[in-house]
Amino acid sequence: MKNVSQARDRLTDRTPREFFARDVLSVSKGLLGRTLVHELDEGVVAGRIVEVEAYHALGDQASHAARGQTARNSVMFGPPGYAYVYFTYGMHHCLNLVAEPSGVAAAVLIRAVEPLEGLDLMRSRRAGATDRLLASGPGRLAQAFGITLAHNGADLVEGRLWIDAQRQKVQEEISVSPRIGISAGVELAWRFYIDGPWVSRRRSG
DNA sequence: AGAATGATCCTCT
DNA sequence: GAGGATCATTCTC
Repeated sequence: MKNVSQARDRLTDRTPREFFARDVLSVSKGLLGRTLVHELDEGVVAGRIVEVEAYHALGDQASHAARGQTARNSVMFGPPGYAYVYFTYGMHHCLNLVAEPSGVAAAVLIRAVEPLEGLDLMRSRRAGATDRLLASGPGRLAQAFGITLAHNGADLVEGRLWIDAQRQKVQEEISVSPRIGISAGVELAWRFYIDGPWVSRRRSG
């Protein structure tokens, strides 16, 4: 498959761990425009990150880590550059990338990507969805990319799931808003996105 | 364009 | 037991 091998060649430049070791807001904004890549047995899926949210244990009541370490959120307390995946509402998985140094619990929720590679694979995993809704929303994205609890704690620097280091030029301005689906912590404008057809929610108006 | 609702099960109190 | 960093569908303007 020529396209797949070309995709591999082009997407093997991994974002290093130092990128994730910075403050979670910088990591969040720095992820916009980069490509999320997952090597599945069936092929490669990849997409340009267009929507993220930051979560931090300190001063952020919306974070899973706000009330201390538990079995579920323990990956958030570990070193940066690992995947924190949780299962919610009885059917959805959500992918986060751990940020900040070890001991500081913080992560970036990947909420939406623009599909770039492996479109047919995503379509088969998201039967019935239009292309615009393939990976627009954290649950949809996880389904399209085949992310499950088995990926909790996965190393983004070594494994089959990573962020390509190449950053597509972010021509659009980065939009900022409160985070979605939370009750506490609404005062923090920690959702960052490149407005367009691929985000989970367009700007109201 | 919003609001409401059911699905469905892991995690924490 | 209760609730949840959601989604798809069905309502009510």
